[in-house]
Amino acid sequence: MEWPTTTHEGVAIQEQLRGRVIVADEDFPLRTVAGVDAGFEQDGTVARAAVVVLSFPDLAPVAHALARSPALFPYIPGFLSFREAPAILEALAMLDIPPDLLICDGQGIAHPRRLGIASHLGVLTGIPAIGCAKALLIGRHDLVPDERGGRAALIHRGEQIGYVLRTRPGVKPVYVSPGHRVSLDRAANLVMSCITRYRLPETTRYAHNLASHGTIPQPRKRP
DNA sequence: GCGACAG
DNA sequence: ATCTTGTCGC
Repeated sequence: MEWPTTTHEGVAIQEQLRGRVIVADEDFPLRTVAGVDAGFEQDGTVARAAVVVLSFPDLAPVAHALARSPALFPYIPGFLSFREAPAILEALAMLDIPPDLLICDGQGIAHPRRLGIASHLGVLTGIPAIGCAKALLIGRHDLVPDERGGRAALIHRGEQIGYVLRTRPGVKPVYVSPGHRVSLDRAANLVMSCITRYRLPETTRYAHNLASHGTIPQPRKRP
């Protein structure tokens, strides 16, 4: 697989792959959900990608993989996948069995050319994917109800591209959008299914911890 | 031309 | 993303 060197080449690849993105509620087995994330070392020249597979809907870790590889593309809003996807694909390839669903730390179709990292990874792997970002890239939305599950449609150029979702009362919302093979509503509902007692889904939390601390935290002891 | 701008 | 201590609030 070839990766771009310039944003110009990047745009061409994104416009080419966007035609393969499927935004619809497809039928697929859902026994495992994977969180994917990336971290960096050496002044951002080396990427560390982590994938943690959880059973669904139990959300118990069942497998994981960690990959390190040189980061060849700089971080430029709108081109995140060219910086992180190479390492993430390596980590995914290390798994014995591919997960049924990917929840990525970034946007899905809520992207200028409708190909955020979740959609990009979804198309390249064929695995259903969802984008769950901590911040807005594009789009506008109304106020989000301050209650668990509260949501507001994310709109861009007159079309809905995702949901701004309040996973817990009193916290900043997350930006959820379909990556591949899932609908707008199912994307938001699935993210909520991965929420326990924190702002971010367990998938993202596990992957982030593995990528940055190299560890998989233990589930909280239930009172 | 002036802002906005995932991680 | 990453560099870093204490601090505010439930």
